[in-house]
Amino acid sequence: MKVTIKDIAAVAGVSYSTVSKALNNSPLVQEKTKRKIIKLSQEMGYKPNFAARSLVSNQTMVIGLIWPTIDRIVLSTLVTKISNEIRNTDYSMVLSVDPVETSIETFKRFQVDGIILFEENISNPIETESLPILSYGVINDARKNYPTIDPNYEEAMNKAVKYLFGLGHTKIAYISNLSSPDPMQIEKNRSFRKAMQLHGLSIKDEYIIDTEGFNFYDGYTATSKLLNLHDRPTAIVGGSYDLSSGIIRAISEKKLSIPKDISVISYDNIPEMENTEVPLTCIGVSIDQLATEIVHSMIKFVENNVISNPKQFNKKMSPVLVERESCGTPS
Amino acid sequence: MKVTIKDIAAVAGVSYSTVSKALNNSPLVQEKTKRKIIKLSQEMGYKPNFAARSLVSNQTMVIGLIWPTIDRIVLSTLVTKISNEIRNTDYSMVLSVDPVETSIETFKRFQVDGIILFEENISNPIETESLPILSYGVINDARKNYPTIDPNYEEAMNKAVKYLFGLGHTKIAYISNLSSPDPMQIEKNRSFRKAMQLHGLSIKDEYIIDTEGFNFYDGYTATSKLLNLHDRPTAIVGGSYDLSSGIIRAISEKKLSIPKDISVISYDNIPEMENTEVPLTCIGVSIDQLATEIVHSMIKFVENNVISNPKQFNKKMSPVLVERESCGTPS
DNA sequence: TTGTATGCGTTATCAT
DNA sequence: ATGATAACGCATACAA
Repeated sequence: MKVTIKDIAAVAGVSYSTVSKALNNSPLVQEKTKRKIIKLSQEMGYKPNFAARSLVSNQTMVIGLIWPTIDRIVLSTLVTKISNEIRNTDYSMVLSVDPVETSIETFKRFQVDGIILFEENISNPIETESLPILSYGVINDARKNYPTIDPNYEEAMNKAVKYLFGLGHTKIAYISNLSSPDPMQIEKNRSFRKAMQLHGLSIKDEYIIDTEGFNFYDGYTATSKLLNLHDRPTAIVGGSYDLSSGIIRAISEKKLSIPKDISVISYDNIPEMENTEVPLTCIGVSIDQLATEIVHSMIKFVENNVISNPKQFNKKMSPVLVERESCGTPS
Repeated sequence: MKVTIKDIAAVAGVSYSTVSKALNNSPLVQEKTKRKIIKLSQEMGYKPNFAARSLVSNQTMVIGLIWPTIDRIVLSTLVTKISNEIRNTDYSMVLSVDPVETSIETFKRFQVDGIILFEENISNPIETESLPILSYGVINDARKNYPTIDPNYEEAMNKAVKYLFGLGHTKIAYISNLSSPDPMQIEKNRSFRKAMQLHGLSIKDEYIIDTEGFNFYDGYTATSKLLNLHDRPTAIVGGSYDLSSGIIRAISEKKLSIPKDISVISYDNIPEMENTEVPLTCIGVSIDQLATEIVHSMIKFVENNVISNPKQFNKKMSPVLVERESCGTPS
């Protein structure tokens, strides 16, 4: 049978309310008794009853993460980081891979204290109804009444183009998933064009390539197509880590060298960028920072139980450019 | 404020125990009152309190799935299927991407009713300690004291080789991740060799290629290497769906045709096999069946609350061969 | 068929 | 500093 605080109380010869206080490290109980009780509880293998605790405290100390599209590498990295980050707090994280609406239902039944939501693959804003929801996405939709953490694609693409331009590049190509209905992808693509304009650079249609997906091979095919052009670009901006190995592979198969013949910079700032065939210069909010911000904003939001004005938790992040070995001056 | 059964009782003019019974569809309450109460509860937006319910019933109706390596496509498909399957039951599923030990801790605190575990990437058997654990893996380790659902690699590989042999192939190659420490991969690879021996076929060392990973490109590289051989095989057995697009791609780049020049059969029986460049003949337990079996065994195990003799839930599945267009007689 | 009373394990509010 | 007790929301044995 499970051991409860009453069992401990019986053995310790105190009342169970004292045990409760001791276990919660209340100052209202003597150090001596406290230590005795704690020691006893360990010996007896006491595990607090989650249901009972949340019944009385009205919170579960669990935050739910909804992840309906478990296929992109970058996202799985983010999920892992978030999971680790939450493990460092008093909260636990739990994942649902069901569709957003279903997941929210489940999480409500579960009475999680808050929900983290990726805006990838979700087009309509969600109805929150009293449960703290925080999204990772783009701050733009006035209809949303929940806060969002925004990786700031505009600044990222701007920095990328500025960097390339500074090195002397003007013939800059962009390889990304342009056919995705995903609001985050759309914003990313839009931001590239805007950055080019800002630098007074013309955008050749043939330099904008749609990968139509996020697999290695999508990046490979797109890049091969690009390199078959008579007038090749001198630099490529890649839209995602998921595409980058394919991009690099296509270049090296054409016997071109990075960065001597062609420079490559990729969106997504994750450590794995170091480990591609050529260590990639990349741009984006560091994934660790992203994870940290997401979970701490979430927790602040949850604990600031006043749910009025959720937008105060909106946050635009600062992308950084990590220089490695894939960019140089055009030849 | 939240609405409870007491609120409903007050409005309905009955006692709250009647409401409880009605909501649980007890036969001890009149159809008429039942309907009235149910209708009322919907109108009032009643949501049962999960904590209270599980406090009294001693069960959460939640089963936890541990998935520490969120990167392989096939597995994400399986996870999704399992999630869907559980959605059809009274249970909910919740995922953890933490390391196995940590996940079990979390799930225990959570008091999930059962845990599903993938044996990918786990080498030592887990200590179960009173909580129903079901694994997806290989039935072989006597130290395990929890049941496992086994995809039966031996029969799968045997059927694959038999099929190819029946078509007239004798020069059969095998492309898979041979360097993985994963017990499931090891068993799969062992099974191929055994199947070859069983059919009296010799195994040329050059025909066994290690992909050293599960990415598209791993399959591509391995196959390219294979096709550079003077004495090419007439058939290839691929070890995983994750590898198969790479295999196909490498073949078509050599201007070889499937199945005219070379036959390909791949392990993993998922519908996506239909959608590769050449629809792939494949072998394996259908992923739907797998998911169904896993969740129903899990639930049976959970509800059969006697935890003695867990091995009774061990189950070896029956892999099937799905003929599509990638295999033919050797030219 | 319906209502009353009790208990699940915990925290929190009172007394002592 | 410690103990008694109510309360959380629900299910259920028992009483009516």
